[in-house]
Amino acid sequence: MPSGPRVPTVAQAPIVINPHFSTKERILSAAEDLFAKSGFAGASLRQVTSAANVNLAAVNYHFGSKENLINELFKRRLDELTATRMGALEKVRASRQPTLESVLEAFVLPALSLASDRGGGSSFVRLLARAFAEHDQRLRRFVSDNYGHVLKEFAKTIAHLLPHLSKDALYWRLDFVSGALTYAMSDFGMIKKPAGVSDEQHRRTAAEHFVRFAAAGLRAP
Amino acid sequence: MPSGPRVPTVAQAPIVINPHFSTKERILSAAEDLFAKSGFAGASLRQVTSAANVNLAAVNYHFGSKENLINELFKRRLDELTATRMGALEKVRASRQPTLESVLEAFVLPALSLASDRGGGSSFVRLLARAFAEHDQRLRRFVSDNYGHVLKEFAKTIAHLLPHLSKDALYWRLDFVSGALTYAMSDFGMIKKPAGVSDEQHRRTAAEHFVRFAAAGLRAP
DNA sequence: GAACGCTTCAAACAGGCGTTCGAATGTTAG
DNA sequence: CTAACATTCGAACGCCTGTTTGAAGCGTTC
Repeated sequence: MPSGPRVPTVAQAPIVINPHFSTKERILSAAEDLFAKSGFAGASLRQVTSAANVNLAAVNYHFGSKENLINELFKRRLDELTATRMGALEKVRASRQPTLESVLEAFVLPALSLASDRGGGSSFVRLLARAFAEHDQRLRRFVSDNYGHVLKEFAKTIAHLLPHLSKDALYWRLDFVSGALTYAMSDFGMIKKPAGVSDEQHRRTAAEHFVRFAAAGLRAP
Repeated sequence: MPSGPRVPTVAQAPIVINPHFSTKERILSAAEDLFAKSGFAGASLRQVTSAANVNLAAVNYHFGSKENLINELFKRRLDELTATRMGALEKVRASRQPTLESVLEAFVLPALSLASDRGGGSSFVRLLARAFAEHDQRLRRFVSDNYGHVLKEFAKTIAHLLPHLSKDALYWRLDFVSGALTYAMSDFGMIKKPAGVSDEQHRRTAAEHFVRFAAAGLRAP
């Protein structure tokens, strides 16, 4: 047998990229999909450019390198996610009665709405899960350098709402919470949604379950 | 600049493989480490065999292919993990008063002891997190086909202990629990352990925090 | 219409990939 | 000692990788 692809993959539905978008956007969309499916090392620029209906050299022309393409890809989505989350957190903080539940909701709802977005956001959520699983230090650094402050703000707010919890315990539990969210979201929109349920409905259900679980876990005696 | 590696990596401490072990075992150990660090597509057989101090062709001689090497790698650890978990679960079931906490402990302690094992188990735990993040269907199928029954047994036991919880809610919450565990463990032993704390102590602390969090989350109103 | 900047394109580059092969070496059994 | 087998080894196979290059296409501005 001749040498196959680097890592075994199964046949997948072809990606359809809107031809009205610019070359840059088409590349970003196709890359998001393919990296989510096969990993950063597993998907090649030839696969990406072919799916985007774009010349191979366009990636290096518009993004400089594969690594930079990956960074831009994260930047595009995380900037939006961060803004939405911070806005929601500010709203909760300004309200008369901030509850643990409302803070958790401010954190999870923007992510879930991204996950059920048909514009490709669902791929990105899986990509995010992958980025956490990968211990690629460059990517982790990029994410924590540029978006770590969001997590810190949420942690601060939660710490105020749980004054009896030790710093140590809070640290552990927040880690569990992010793990639960990341993991659940990475499957979100793929297998979990029952037939006959709208995206909006499904998102609300998921958020409710998550907030309930996470709040109880954080409040554990 | 000449073409670099497929995906950017940073310099890592070289892997030391015990020369007294057999070729097969040296390959498995090196592969576990490298796949955990760089992913299945990101680490090449040349890197693996070089780290294992073994000829390149040895992989195909002993394992047939890269894909089969990956499977054997999972088999080696999961067989052990499954046996320990099932034994612990049986013990809990046979006890007079099975509690939610004791069931969770039976699930998490074997995994944590694997994670803090110096024999390479800590790499494997990260590998497991990666396997879940990757949506590589072949690997997922392999894992769920061969080890899905363990999760089912735990789920059944937990369901009995939470009779008032709806099937739906239980399903969601168990997903959150596995996510929390997977992601917490993938960092376990890497960054979390403070200086001057023994592995055994650290493992107990982690297990306590996790069981408390997960039990409260599962019991949420 | 010529000159300019931006984008696209086909082709090639050097190098890494998984896999295969035949010879060399070790190891065991008769 | 020798035959049979198991393992190791170096070298090569064809393929795929990220990146570069120089020419071609294009719309805008003088």
